[in-house]
Amino acid sequence: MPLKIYNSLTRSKEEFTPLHPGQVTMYVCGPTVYGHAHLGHAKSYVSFDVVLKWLRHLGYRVTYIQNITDVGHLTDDADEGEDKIARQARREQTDPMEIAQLYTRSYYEDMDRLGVDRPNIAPTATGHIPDQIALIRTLIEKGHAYEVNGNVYFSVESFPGYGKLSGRTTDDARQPGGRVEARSEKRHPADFALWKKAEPGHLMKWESPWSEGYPGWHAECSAMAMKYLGETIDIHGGGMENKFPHHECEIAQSEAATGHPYVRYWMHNNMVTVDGTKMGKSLGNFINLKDIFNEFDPIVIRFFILQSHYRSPLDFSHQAVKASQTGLEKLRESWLRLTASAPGEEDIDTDAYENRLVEAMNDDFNTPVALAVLFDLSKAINTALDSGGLKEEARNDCIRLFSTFGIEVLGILDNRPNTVNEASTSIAQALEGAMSLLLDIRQKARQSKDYETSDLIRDRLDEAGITIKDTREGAEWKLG
RNA sequence: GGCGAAGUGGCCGAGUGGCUAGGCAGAGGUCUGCAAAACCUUCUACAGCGGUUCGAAUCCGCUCUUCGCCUCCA
Repeated sequence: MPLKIYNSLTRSKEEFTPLHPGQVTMYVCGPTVYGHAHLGHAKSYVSFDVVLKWLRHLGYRVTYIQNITDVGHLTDDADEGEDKIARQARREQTDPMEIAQLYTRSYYEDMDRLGVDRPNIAPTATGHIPDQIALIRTLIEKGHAYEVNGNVYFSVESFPGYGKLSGRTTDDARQPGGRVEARSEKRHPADFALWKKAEPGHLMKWESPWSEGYPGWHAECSAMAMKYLGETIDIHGGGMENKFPHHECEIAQSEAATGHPYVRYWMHNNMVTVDGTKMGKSLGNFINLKDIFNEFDPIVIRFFILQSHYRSPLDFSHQAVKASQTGLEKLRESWLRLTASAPGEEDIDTDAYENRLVEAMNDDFNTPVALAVLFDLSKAINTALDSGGLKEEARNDCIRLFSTFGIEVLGILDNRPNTVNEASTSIAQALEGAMSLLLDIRQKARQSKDYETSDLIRDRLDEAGITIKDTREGAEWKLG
C-alpha cells in the first residue's frame, strides 16, 4: 500500500505523490516564542517529526521548514491587544528581541530532548519583512488588497476560494465573533490585515510603502514558505486551531498572489487536553515541557504522544503517562535482550511484522498501530529468547526492524542499550570492575544459601540506582 | 448561532460490515531461594433509540453528551 495522507482540504485520505518526484517540500507552523514550550507543542512537533522521518525513510529528499514567529501579533484585525512578545519583554524588563531569542533557544532545547529533528530552515518573521512587504505589494497590484490609513487589508470578496479549507463559505460563518468594530475601516468584516500601522510606543516596527508598522499575522508563513519552497508546496502542517483563520488566510493571500495552488496536502494535528479540556495559555492549565521533563523522561512523553494518532485529541493525565512509561520500559527491555542475545534455533516470521509496520505508517502515519506491532514483535522475541535464542537471520531481521522503526522512524528507542558498558571512560571501567566483583560475591553467597547477604547486596545496589536481575545466564545489572 | 471533531472495556488508546488491536491496571499460573524480568491463561467494550443488512460497535436517521474553532494559541 502506498503512503496515504489525510488531507484537511479534501477531508479524505489521499495517496501521496509529491509535486517533484523524489522530493518533498514541507512547511509546519512554528511557535511564537514568548514562553517556554508546552505539551501542545510537543504533540504537534513530535507528530510532524515522525511524518518527516517516515518520508525520509521512504527515500524522499525532504526540505522541512518550520518558522519562528518572533513578532507577537495582536488580534489580526482589531486594533486592541498588545504584541505578545512586547508584553513579555515588559514583564521581564528586557528587549523584545531578547525574549524572542531566549525562548527560541528554550524551544530547541526541549525539542532536542524529545528527539525532534531540527528543520532544514527555521526562518524568522522579523528576518523576512521585505519578503512580506513584497507579497503585500503584489496583492495590492492585483487588486486583492487595499490600503486605508496606513493599514493594508486583504479583500476576501476578491478571492472566491476563501473558506474552502475551514468550510466557512457563507458570509455568516466568516463573521468575526462578538467583537465586530462598529466603525471598521475594512470593506468587508471578514477582510484581514496584511500590514498594520504601528501605534505610538509600539516597539517592533518597520518601514513600508504604507506606514511604519508591522506585518499582519498571516503574512509571514506565506512569504517564507513560498520563498524557500516555491509557489506550491507539498505538505503544510499545523495545529487544528490554526485552520481558521490562519491557514484559510494563508491560502487566500498566497493563491491570490501567485494564481497557483498553495498547498497540496494540508495536515492538521489535534489538541492536547488536560482533564478533558483544552490546554490553553489563557486558561492557565498548560503543562510546561521543562516541568514535565523533571518527572518523566522526555522520550516517555514522546512515546505517550505517539500512542495516540496525530488527528485524535490527546488527554493528558499523570496516570496515562505513567502507563506509557511502563509500556516503553517493556519495549526497551526487549530491545536490550535482543541485542545482547546469543544465536539459537527459534525463528520468527519477520516479514509479516515488517509488512504490518509499513502498512501502519503508510496509513496516514498510524503510530499507535505501529507501536502495537512493535509490542507484538517484542513478545515474539521474548518468547523465542526464553526458549533458547533466535536464528542468526531472524535475529538480524529483528534488530533491523527495531532499529528502523523504534529508533529511526519513531525515535522511542536508542542505540545505547547500556551506556556504561559502552562508555570507555575510566569511571565506567572502574564501575564495571566493581560490579563484577559485587556480583561474584553475591553469587557465592547465594550458592552457600546466605540469602541475607545476597539480598543485602541487591537492595543496597537498588538504592544506589543499580538494578540486579537474576537470569538463566547469571546475574545482570543496569543503571536505573 | 455558524463551522468541525468525537463518544470503545477500570484507565489510556487503535480499528472495522462477519475474523485477537496494543499498552497500563486486576486475577490465576510457569520460572525463581525470594525478587525482578519474561511467558501462558483470564475478566470488564464499542453512549442511547430506531432503521438498512443474512450479519453492525463499524452504514443511515434521531436523541443525549463531550470537545475544538469562529479572539492570540501547537
